[in-house]
Amino acid sequence: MESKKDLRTITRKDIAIEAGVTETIVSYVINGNRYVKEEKRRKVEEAIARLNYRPNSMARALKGKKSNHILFIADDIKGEYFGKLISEIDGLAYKEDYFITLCADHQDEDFVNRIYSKFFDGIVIGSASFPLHNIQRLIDAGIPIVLLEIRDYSSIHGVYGLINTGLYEGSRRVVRTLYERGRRKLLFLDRVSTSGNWSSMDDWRLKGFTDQCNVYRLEPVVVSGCRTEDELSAKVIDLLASGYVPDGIFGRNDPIALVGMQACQKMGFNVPDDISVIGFDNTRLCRFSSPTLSSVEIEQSEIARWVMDMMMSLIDNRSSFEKRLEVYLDTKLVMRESV
Amino acid sequence: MESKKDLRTITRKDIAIEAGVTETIVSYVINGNRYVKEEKRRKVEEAIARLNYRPNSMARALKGKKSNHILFIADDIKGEYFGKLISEIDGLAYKEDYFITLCADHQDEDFVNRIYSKFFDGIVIGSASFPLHNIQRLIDAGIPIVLLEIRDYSSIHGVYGLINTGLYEGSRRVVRTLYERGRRKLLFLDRVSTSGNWSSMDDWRLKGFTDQCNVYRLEPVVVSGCRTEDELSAKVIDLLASGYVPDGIFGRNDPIALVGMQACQKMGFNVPDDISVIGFDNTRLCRFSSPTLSSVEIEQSEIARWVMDMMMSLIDNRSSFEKRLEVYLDTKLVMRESV
DNA sequence: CTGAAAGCGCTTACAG
DNA sequence: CTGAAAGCGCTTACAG
Repeated sequence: MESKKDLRTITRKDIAIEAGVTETIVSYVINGNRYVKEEKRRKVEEAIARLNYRPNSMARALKGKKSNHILFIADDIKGEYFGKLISEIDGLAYKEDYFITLCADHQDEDFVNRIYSKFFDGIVIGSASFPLHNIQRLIDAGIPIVLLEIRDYSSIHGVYGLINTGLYEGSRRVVRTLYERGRRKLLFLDRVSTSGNWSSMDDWRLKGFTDQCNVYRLEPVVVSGCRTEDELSAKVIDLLASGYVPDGIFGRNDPIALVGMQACQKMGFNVPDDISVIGFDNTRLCRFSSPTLSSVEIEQSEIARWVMDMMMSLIDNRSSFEKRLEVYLDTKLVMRESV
Repeated sequence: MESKKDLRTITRKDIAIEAGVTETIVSYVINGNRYVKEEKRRKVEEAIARLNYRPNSMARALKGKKSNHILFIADDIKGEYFGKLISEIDGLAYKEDYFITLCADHQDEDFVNRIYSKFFDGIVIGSASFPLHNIQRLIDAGIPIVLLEIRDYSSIHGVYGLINTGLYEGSRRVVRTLYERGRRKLLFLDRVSTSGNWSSMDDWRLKGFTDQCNVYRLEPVVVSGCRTEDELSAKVIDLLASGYVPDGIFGRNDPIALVGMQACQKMGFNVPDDISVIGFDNTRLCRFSSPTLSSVEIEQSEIARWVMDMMMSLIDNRSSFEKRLEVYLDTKLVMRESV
């Protein structure tokens, strides 16, 4: 229990003294990049264990080593979707000795500058609203970047990781499914946002929906631009009252879909008899609503695995890659009572 | 656009050259801790703006300055509750130029060692399962710590921040409310956990529930030890089938409460006529279930505000405090159809 | 008012 | 096989 003294102050020198060797030796033992006589190595390892020593990661990073920190930029930390994903990534990162720093997608220009402080070995961007030119800037600066393809990133060039989470195909499948059930008047409910951050056509969900509707020559309606769920609900009710009654609703995420569903129910329509409803993300909400909600499920743990996989590759061998790394993942449509 | 070159390589020296002054001057301008002649100061500031310079935070931290990183340890990153909280904290932290690193509560002893690497200016512990002796170790090591009082921390001594989130009082109020509605046979549903991480009596929700039941001389039942929601559901159904029918159910969190509610409904009981159900956290689930779920709401943004408040105080003036900082927050019982 | 210099805790090229 | 020394990008006590 002599480790009772401030552990933060134990340094290379302490270990060197404790083990009776040079600091150099300690370094090489820790980094394992030079042969060290067996006995010395043992002494050093014992000293490290005895003093509970951990190298100061800031100092290591200063010397060009990794900081072992990865930044994850999200635009909706609150959502259950990101919670799960972060949780999975955290688990994998921990095994690789990495920490995940989480950050909302702040819109001011200074944000990118702050990221440059050499603190992060890599950055995962899981935000639909992070400006493209800033992403390009980070990539050009040589920082390992992994993008979750929430929107169209085809204009980004250079070496980076791209994870296509299947949003586009998943959204098309929703339309196909509704169509096969005889649904022809489809309604898309966009997310609500107090900061005016609504979907445009480079959003994969909206694009997938629209494209597949076009294939069937349907004329879908899109409700967007709402700031709150209450506003969205009111808009849907207005729509129904005005005589436009969809027979299929696709919500950009589960809560949105449920807001739509409840609005329909309030207006006296039956789900699914009159109107089918499908959500996105397959959160726990789906199990507890009535009727239970069908929803598109994204493979969280697959995504997490690929995020760390690509990130590690990029951090370790970025220069050896000539173009971006890509992976295409699948989604699954989980059917419940609402269709 | 000369900033097109790798921004990460711009350093004090570059600024000094660009501005035609010494590195020392640059440093003092940046830190604002020495008078610098107006003209030089201006030149330095211009150079910084022109080159888009950001001090290397690792180097600063090495010299004893802050790292501007705070670690948040949570035991349930997935939950909507933490998502909201983290999101609020992130917003406040960003304004103070801080990053929040998020980490699950890993149980191995090495975890604490990793935290020691001098990387974090402070640590927020929002986990019910982080070992007490490790918390004490971190506090003794002089690291600013803020605890979210999810369980009893009265044995922890030294200087730290303690945020009582009102779980205990909130849980008692649930019991009072149920009692006032004539409910006498109360059932507490504990969280599910695959890692055997169930509540004991130092968990404030369970303790609040139990204590208040004792006040009324009720004999409550507690269902705990389930690994999955399905297992919990089965257990409740067994209980009902065996003849024990509660008239009030308190779920440790909303999904748990809903699992209980659905089990009751499946067995033919009416909520709220036969059985009242109350959850905890007031997540979105409450609005979408039927009947809608009453739930205890914790003041997320108040907590976030206090977390950052205390953390900043501790980081800046830890030594000036003689004992722990404390704050008691209130909860609110949001009544809906389920009671 | 200001600069040269030491040093934070590391890593590793260089010279034995 | 191993050590002394330079240097990563900073900060600030010290000496003008």
